[in-house]
Amino acid sequence: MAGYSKIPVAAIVGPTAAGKTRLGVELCLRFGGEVISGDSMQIYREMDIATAKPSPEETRGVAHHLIDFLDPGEEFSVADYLELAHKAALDIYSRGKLPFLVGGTGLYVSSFLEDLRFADIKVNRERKARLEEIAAHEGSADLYALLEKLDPELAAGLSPNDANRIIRGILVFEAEGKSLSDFKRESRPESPRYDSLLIGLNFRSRGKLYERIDSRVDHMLAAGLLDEAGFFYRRGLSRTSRAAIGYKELYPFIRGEITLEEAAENLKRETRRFAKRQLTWFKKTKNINWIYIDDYSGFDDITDAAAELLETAFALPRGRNGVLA
RNA sequence: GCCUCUGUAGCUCAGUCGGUAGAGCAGAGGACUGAAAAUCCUCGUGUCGAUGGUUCGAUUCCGUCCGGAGGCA
Repeated sequence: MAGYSKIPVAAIVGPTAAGKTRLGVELCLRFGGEVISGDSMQIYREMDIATAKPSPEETRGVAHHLIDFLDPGEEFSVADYLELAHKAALDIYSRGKLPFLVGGTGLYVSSFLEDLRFADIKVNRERKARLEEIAAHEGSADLYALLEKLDPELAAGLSPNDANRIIRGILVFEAEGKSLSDFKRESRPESPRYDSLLIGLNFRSRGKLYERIDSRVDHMLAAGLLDEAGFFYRRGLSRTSRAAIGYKELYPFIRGEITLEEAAENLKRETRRFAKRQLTWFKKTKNINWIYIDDYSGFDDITDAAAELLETAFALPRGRNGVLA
């Protein structure tokens, strides 16, 4: 562990279906690493097919943290994530292994690597429900006007229609007497505790990515996604888990409102749009070393390219496992 | 074979009483600090099927041809 003033972290990011999981496992095997998932949905138990949660065959014995541990009835947040993820990183590093942050939830990954410090803010739940009700029935214009008074800086950057963020801004101010804008400023540490190398997986051809997404959805369907959706349709999900792509798109079919073909097409479309949003996030993320999949002839070449980046970044000796030990 | 309808943006269609056109969806770009696989913002030029004709000017009117749909036989 000597030689590192900060904790080294290798991160693999990119849109859904780009192959992050597989690359992460391969690199962990090569360098003696363990995976910390940076995914807001794979945290949930039983939500296996829809989230493309890695199976035991796929993890190949590589330890995966922050996967498959929360009941789908529970809510979760970035703050929760950071607490657990930092703990996992420390644990992995203390055992002489390299933490690999692998995932497509931009907010989670970036917040982790930038080591954002989230203050302990407890908003009023009833007030929150009340504001949501107002937004749902009367729109968010009045709430926006209120936010302009409480936190003009935040309001200036928001659309009057962005009810979620408007409400959050109001609640934070009302709970703490301090604006969310101030909290945001203070959340940035002088010196993040990680020394990270970011690898971004993407396709040069958007069409290729979309083809991959489409066929992945077909595979999910073949693997029993419909049963999984039916299970959660009956059982229900939490506010956060029900945001997952994969079930809600199939519900109209379960209700008999549309055909399976239509539902599958909607699911593909939503997944493609999601991938695009992920790309937007990661495009502005600094210091990503992009690996374009269609520039390489195969997975082995991609792995080699990624491995080379790691060796250089962390001065790792080649071809030895458990190098940090 | 005859009759009717139809051919406009990737798709579904609207429209121009003749002055080269616009919606929805798809798609593209962007934002993002406790819901983030969520939430929100912005973006519409295309041989108006082809070809002749009328006209100062045709995607719009007329003829012919080629697609498509329906009806009668």
